[in-house]
Amino acid sequence: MLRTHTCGELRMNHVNSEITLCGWVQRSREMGGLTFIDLRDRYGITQLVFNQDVSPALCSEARKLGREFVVKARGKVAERSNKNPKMPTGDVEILVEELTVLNISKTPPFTIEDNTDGGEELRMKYRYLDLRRQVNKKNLELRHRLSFETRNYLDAQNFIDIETPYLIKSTPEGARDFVVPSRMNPGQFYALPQSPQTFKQLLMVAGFDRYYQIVRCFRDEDLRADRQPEFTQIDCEMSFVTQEDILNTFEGLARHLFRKVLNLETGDFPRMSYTDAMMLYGCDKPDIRFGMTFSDVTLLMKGKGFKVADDAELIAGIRADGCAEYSRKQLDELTDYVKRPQVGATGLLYIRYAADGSIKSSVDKFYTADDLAGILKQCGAAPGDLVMILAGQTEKTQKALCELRLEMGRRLGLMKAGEFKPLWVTDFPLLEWDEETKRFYAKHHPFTSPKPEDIALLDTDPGLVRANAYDLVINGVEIGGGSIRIHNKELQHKMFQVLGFTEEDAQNQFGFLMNAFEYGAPPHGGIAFGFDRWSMIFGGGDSIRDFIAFPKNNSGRDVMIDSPSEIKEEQLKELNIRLANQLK
RNA sequence: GGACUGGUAGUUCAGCUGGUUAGAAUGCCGCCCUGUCACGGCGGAGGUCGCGAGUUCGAGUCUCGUCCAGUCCGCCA
Repeated sequence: MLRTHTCGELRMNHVNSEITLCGWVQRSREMGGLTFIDLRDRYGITQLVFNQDVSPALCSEARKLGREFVVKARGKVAERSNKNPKMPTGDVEILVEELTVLNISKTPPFTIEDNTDGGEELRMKYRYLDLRRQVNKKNLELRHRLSFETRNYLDAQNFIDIETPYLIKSTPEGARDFVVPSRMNPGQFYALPQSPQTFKQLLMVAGFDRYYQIVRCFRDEDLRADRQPEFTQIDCEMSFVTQEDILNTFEGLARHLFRKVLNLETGDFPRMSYTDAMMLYGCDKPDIRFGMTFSDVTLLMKGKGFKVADDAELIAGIRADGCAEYSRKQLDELTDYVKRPQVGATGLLYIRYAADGSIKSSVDKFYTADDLAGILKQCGAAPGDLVMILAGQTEKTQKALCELRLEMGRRLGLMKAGEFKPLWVTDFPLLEWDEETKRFYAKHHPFTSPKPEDIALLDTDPGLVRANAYDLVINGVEIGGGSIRIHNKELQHKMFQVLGFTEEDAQNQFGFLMNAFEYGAPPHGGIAFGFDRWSMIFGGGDSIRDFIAFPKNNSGRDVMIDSPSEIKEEQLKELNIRLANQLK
């Protein structure tokens, strides 16, 4: 090693030791005859001192160092006369006796500091410089801890890590596939896996009754702050289990991670049915760090001659405690908020229940004092509270009220950083009706088993069938989800039938799985967690990009290596591909 | 596919109802400074106002188009 210590470890007990450090020049401060240099590596920062009186030659060498020069310094650890309590190494400094420049550096385009002056785009272009910043290093270290502890826990539970292929087969269900041309099979393509779903089920058939993998998945869909085209899952599957076994095993994983990585003890995770989540929070991934649940006031508001209410399928409200004194301006802001196209409400009704007991609403024209009192009671309002109500089509109203609730949560500071409220959401519907194509789609995936008591409904009312499917939600973020799978060939056939697959389609796309199921498939089920999201939640971030070493931007581009990019004509030819714009 | 926000010095931003030589901070360079640690002081360099049209006597500023970035909706079994 070129060094004897790191820049983060020297303390008072090292005073007088001869040491050698290597690192990057964070910053230098020149005081005339004295030069201070902050030397940084992965572990911290240590101050080097050069004294004009002691060694003029060394001092003038030190003055030539620029930011981010890579330097080796040999010298003696000394107690500082002026200590810096803000730094872990702030009690000591290095009296440098020998200085070697290991490499020079151009001035970086932004400052390598926690509060950098660099914008997102620039930092992504120079990601290797961005990653020198403490905040990013911390995030990647956290990610490493999570991955390490996940493996620890699962290994202790007898899970084994088995790799599955990346070059697989494209299927039309679900997300859009990334596709890879096959040179050896002209005109044919592999697809990159959206998840190892079918392979892990085949591993169950093979008898590996506890499998896991921390694995890359690929989906060619539009991106978000919490979505990347390639992302990492903790993918797990178990045989001979009930839903209860899976929830317990992976609640155990979550608790283990909370304990080992964040040093937090979390009690039993609450559970909520999908139906309740929709009724109380208007979405399937509620943030339960705060209440403000929905109250259904449909029956109380209909039939009083107020057209908006009379035409509505659902009228529901939320109660903001102590907000009765919200100004007209604040209420207008909230109205504008819910009317944004992304939220989609047509308007916002409110009832102020003033501290003195008086009631004032935006719909006084249509409702008597008794009517309003009834609504307030339904919402559990006390004097001083504000009730906000949305009306309309059920799904739209739920979604908009859900957004409004979250907005109020933000405004009132109810989503506290550092507080974690995990939740299991269970009993998801098996199928989802699509208006456009006039058919059912699997809400989770086509191998999800229906609840046994609902199987009869597959023939009569498929939309009502509930699945043995579950999601883990933390603070309103969907961290993972899974299901008990179908292991019975007939039921799987039935499922494909309901999904509108012909026998041929099913055979063509999933024949390998159906065939496997004919050779003694064990009952099995599993779950997959979004590892990037989990890192983000634990790290208190709001973008998974900050927890991925080399992420892609909003349009799926890597601005550092500038990909995707065009390929040479010869490459295309070799792959038997002609571009559409060459056909013109 | 759609909505919104932004693009001005290396960087982060300001720049009003269109009007003289486009500013600040920071970074960079030079000089001074022996206990700094966001050191300090003095001086200096640094601009295709994303790009292209248009309106106008005159455009960083207004209009249209376009590109890029970000947030969101659709999408993401």
